[in-house]
Amino acid sequence: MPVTVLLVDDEPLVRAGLRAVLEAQPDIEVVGEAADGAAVIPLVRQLRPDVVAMDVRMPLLDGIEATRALLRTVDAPPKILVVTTFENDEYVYGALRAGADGFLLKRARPAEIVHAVRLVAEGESLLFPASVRRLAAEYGDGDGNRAARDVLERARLTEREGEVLRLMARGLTNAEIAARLVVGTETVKSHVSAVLAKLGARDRTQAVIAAYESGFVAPG
Amino acid sequence: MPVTVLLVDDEPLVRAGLRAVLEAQPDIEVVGEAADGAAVIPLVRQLRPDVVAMDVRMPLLDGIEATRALLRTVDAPPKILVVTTFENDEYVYGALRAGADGFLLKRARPAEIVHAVRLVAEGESLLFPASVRRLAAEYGDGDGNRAARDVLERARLTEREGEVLRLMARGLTNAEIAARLVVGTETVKSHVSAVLAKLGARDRTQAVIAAYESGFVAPG
DNA sequence: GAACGCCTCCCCCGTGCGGGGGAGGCCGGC
DNA sequence: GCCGGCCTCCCCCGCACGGGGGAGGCGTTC
Repeated sequence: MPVTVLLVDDEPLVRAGLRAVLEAQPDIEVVGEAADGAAVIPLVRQLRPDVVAMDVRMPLLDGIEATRALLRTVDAPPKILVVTTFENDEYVYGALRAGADGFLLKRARPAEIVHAVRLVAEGESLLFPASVRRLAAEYGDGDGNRAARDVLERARLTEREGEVLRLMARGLTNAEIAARLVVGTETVKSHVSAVLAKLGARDRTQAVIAAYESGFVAPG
Repeated sequence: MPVTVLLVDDEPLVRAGLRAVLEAQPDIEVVGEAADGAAVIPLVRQLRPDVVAMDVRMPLLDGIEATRALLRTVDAPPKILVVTTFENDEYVYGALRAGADGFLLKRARPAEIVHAVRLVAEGESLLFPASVRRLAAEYGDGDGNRAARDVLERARLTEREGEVLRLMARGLTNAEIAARLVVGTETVKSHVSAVLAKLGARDRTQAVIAAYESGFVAPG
């Protein structure tokens, strides 16, 4: 049985594009479309898609609210793949934290789009922007610091937040980080919360994973 | 001011070797020696070393108990560097969890020994065996699965524990791992605890770090 | 001067996490 | 047969963590 997908985007062109890309796959079926977040819940109840490809910025009800509403009101909710134009759209992080399962750039190549849909359908999650994830590869053998700095900038981490993330990625607790930076634990908590929000991470473990995956910290 | 070190090992030969290696450094000073764990606490009170290089297997009081006792009874305790002959000595994990700051193989090269002492003195921690950390590099471009399997074997992770660690390294919570593996959360907790113990990790974050550092999971 | 971003610290609160125990079922080896 | 390893599940418990707020100081920018 194919993976069923509901497309939610206010631009018909985008819906058509996604439909064309996804329908080209024998194992993926687009079962419906919606032009705004408000229409999503009844459609999901009716069509019971496996995956909802959801734009973030939409009239009436945006992708964040729609995601939250879906997860709150629907039994066995579909997987939610957040679609956006801009990497590091702050709204994306909001949606991920609202419970979305994955992240997809509109400019992604068709193969990536298909891959993303299959992944979230299987229950895997695309925790954070693929763009960030691949930054290390882009600068690959070049300047490592450049890559790290870039990840930091694109994620809009402040210098302090970057320090904190680095220490988190060394396995330190908030109290230990506080001692190391000679500040209060409440301060560290603030920074940690900011890091989690900006990386779309749910907890420090996911943040550390993001740090490794993005090349912000490197093994060895 | 130099880093001061207290050597604790029941074999005079090992103590002599460590002393020779460390004294060769201008910034490291060996301030004392002990032949068993029972002698450590009074010596530490008297000498107040920065670092205690502590054997694990010793008569009277082993390294684990000595570490525990030190941290419990001494104010501003020294950093503790656990020294052992065998990688994956179960005792080592016990010592690390008792609060030791680092891990050192007796067969390590002099430069590595010096490096380890300096690191723990600075407050950094060597979370898990360097041997494990470098396994990925050893098999580097070769068989990735081989490396992962090997890490798994050397850490003596069972198959199930390996599965759990992999899911931890994807950022899943215990409940999510339980759902994925179709078992109870209590079961997952058991596996997680086993993984933490075997990796010498304090929490899941450190375990995930270990997974990345060892090459058990790879970025990208 | 006002506005903004950043760093700092504070409160309350729920809960996921991890420690420390134990225990039963299953299977393979001795 | 018995034993040991592994997987499974259970209890209690304390605490670090993270969410949700707010707030003051400080430097830069406009």
